Amino acid sequence: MKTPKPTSKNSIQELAKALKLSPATISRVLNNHPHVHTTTRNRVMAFVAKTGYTRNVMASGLRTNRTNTVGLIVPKFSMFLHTEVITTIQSGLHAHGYNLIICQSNDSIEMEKDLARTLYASRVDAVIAACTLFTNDFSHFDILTENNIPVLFYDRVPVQPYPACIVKGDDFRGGFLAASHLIQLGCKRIAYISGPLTCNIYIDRFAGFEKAMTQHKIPVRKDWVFYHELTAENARKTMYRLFAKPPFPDAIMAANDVTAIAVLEYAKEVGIIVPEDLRIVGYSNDPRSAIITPSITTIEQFPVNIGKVIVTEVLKRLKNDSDSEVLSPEPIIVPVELIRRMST
Amino acid sequence: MKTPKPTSKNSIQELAKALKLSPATISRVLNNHPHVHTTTRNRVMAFVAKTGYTRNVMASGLRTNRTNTVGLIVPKFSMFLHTEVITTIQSGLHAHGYNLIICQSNDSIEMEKDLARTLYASRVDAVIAACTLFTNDFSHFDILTENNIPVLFYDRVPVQPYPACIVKGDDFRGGFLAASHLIQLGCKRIAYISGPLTCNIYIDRFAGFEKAMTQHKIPVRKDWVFYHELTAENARKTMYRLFAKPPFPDAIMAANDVTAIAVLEYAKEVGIIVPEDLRIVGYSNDPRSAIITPSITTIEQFPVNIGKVIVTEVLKRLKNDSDSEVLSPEPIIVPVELIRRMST
DNA sequence: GAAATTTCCGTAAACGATTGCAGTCAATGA
DNA sequence: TCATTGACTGCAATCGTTTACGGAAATTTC
Repeated sequence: MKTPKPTSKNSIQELAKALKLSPATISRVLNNHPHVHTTTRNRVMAFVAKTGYTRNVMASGLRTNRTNTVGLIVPKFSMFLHTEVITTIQSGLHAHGYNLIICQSNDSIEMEKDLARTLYASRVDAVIAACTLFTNDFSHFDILTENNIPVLFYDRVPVQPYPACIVKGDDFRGGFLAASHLIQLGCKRIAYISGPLTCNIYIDRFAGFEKAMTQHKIPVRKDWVFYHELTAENARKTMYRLFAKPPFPDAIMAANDVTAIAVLEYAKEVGIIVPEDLRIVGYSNDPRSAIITPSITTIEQFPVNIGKVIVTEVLKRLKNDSDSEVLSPEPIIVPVELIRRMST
Repeated sequence: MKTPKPTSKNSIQELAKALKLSPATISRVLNNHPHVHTTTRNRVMAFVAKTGYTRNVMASGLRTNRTNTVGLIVPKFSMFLHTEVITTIQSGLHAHGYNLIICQSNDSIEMEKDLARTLYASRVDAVIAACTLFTNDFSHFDILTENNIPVLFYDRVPVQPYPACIVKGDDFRGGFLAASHLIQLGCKRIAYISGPLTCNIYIDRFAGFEKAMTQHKIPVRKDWVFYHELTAENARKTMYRLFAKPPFPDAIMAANDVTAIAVLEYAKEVGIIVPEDLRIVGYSNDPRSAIITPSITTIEQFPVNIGKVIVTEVLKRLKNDSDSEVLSPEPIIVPVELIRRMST
């Protein structure tokens, strides 16, 4: 082990020595404190600009207990919703001087626990998280909330009450819109492919679907509802089972565009005509859903809006030290819209 | 301004007091130093596990001058290549105990400069960057290299020599493969849509294209080569000009799948049959290129491989304090492959 | 049995920025 | 002329962890 290198060439004390001032004054200039003479302020500013001095975030963070850094945990970057949300959050926070540490849990609970600890160790000022498909116990976030680090969940959020801000798309309405759309087109035999019901988004989307069905007095066939991870392979297996023997469904509603795309490709392969024989609705407005032929009707979640809401909420919580101010414990619901395309 | 809260409940001194030991001993246990009695070690470990103590990264970073954090700058998360590379890097580094701060420059040089400074302020242990389309001056990374923070570039990299590790796909070969493929199919009138030539990847891809053309003694028509940002709108404009009056090209090579997709959609709209009337080749193997009808022939860059190479290179540079070891200054080239699809 | 090791642990000084407190100096008022 | 005020600046402690150094105890060696 080596000793840390001698006083770095660009510390506040170096500047102080060169300018024949005390470190305290330099610090005050850097932090825009009042009661610094304009002359010295300018002198310092000029010198800082010349030497390219940059504040050591660790030292100041240690002292002030703030890092100007926000942690973000998502299941997978590559999911379209998240790439959009992340982009929005990152630029939004950057505009306010905050950095973003982005981590991916890869849908593993162990990894998610690990990341929560690591982010706490880094003493980030806040944490934003979209959870694993299977996270139903959220106690690994306790270490953050207990230490007054605000936590915000979005998309995949706790179902039970949890002391954190929650932002989500209107999944219930999304499910409802999609199902209503199919029903209005005359579909009577609608199959539903859902993700695992451990996850709030799939619960809500399915509930919306059911609502629309019962509203129109169409029974939901148990054997036409599937719950599994929404991968392309699983979707193909489901399609195989669905079309093994009649009666065949006249529409398929998928809780996910990846699934909807796989469904469509399977249909094209086996000669089922979309939308004449089978109508398909997806969820998320993945860019691929617009490009495939026929293009797929889907639910737009407006990830940019979700990101914006998160930014304003997280900034609120970062600004006020006084936790006195009332921060709505109610989930914030971001509206969704149906985008009609050729698959219906 | 408030004073920082009194000694945090979970500091090394708290543990020391509770266990009637000195902070030094606790620290030694935590860092696996030798010369700690097994009994005390176990006692400490047990207590740490029980209380859930987590090392304050800022304090230890301040002392040791290491943060176990790597910074990453990309132009846009949403670009397929980058989402894949980032994913690989993040999980690779996490396995070795490193965090990743991911930033996006949004193809703005100002933002990129800003980010380089911020990452230096955070005293990250290394920086990985894919530059802006327009970055040709790389001096804003000097603050990092001058302070012995290793810098690695990938994809969009400096053309001039720069004291940093460089990892890139084999763009020259990619361009060459794509062009050769078209030529072998009998195409004689090949148009080329390139990104701006400020960027190494477009220079190299075009050079590969030219090489193949001259090798087969096919002249490159100046008015059939276009340089502009590779957006869908620009591609449509170019297509409009290309097909305004004969002679028409019999193939289009796009330096980018976004462009290839836009080209294909335009062709479908105006009734040009692909591949009979016009063959199309793209670059990157964007997931959309496989899904569109007809699917588009493209160049696979193996982003996962690029990510893996970056991880091993960055780890090399993080491990050895002695900069004596020879680290190849030569760019590392990751092979590419042509994927043939229906558009040719 | 004394000396020389070795093993273990505590002391204290860093790392660099921040900030309450106190001191200096000039300007002002009585 | 002296006290008072206020603007400006410096002193020094602090944040939590690491680590060189030295001391004490236990062990080995001759």
